Amino acid sequence: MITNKKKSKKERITSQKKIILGYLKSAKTHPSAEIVFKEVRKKLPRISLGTIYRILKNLKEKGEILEIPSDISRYDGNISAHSHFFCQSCGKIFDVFDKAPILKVGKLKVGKIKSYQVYFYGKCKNC
Amino acid sequence: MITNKKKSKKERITSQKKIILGYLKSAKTHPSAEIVFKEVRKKLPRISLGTIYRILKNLKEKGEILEIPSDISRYDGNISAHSHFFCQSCGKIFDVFDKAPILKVGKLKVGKIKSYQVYFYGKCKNC
DNA sequence: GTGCCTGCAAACATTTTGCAAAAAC
DNA sequence: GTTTTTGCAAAATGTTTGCAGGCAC
Repeated sequence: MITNKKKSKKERITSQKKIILGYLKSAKTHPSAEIVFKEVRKKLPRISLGTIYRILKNLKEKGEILEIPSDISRYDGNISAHSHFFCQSCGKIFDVFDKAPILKVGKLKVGKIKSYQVYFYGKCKNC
Repeated sequence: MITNKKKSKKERITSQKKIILGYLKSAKTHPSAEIVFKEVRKKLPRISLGTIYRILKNLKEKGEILEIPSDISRYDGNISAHSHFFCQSCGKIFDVFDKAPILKVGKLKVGKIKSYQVYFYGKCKNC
């Protein structure tokens, strides 16, 4: 007899997770994994880049942070409704709260929408 | 005296460029560089992956194709106004012509918008 | 013929993974 | 004590690049 005993593995709260999430929530920039590594290492000097990647992936899957895909992924601890502006001159990413289209999240012909993202591209004020 | 003699290098039309662009214009999927390589190699057996990447970058910069960033970049030969739906179950990308928000492209507080993209995430009809 | 473009292979950057030791519970 | 997580290093992946020969013009 095969019992479908699901070994529900319990997730643990570690200082690494707390500090990475805390850093992302406070960061106003949209740091890459490498930047998160450099910053978090100030508090946890022995942390490794592999751990950074593992925790970022974990937080993303739980929906606590956002991944902004690009040639180098960047991360956003602000999960409230807003969009992003990429400056094509300096490469910086800015938050956009105005003009963020609030779309009715629902059904499309192709499937059911769970979330969406809007990205703007252009030239920022400083460039 | 420094003369700003700009050596305007003239771009050449090669069979590689024509065939890659032709393939992307006809493709209904959103192929990765690897897929483009496999498909284009049917017509040009000696083409290399490096050339694929170089030409994709070139076409993107000229605005003839679109790059859809992700862990693996994918390319779209259709540059008319539409958005994309990512199925989080099967990984497929679908074109979305309905519900694509037509935003007034103009100025934001942070800078001037040149273009924008909308990405939907969810579960497709088949999954 | 000149100069841009390609094929090839090596280099590069980012991200993932296997494993033993450490930490959380 | 058990099980998850970490640090470390090595591997895997996707993409870029240098160079000599080839091709477009």
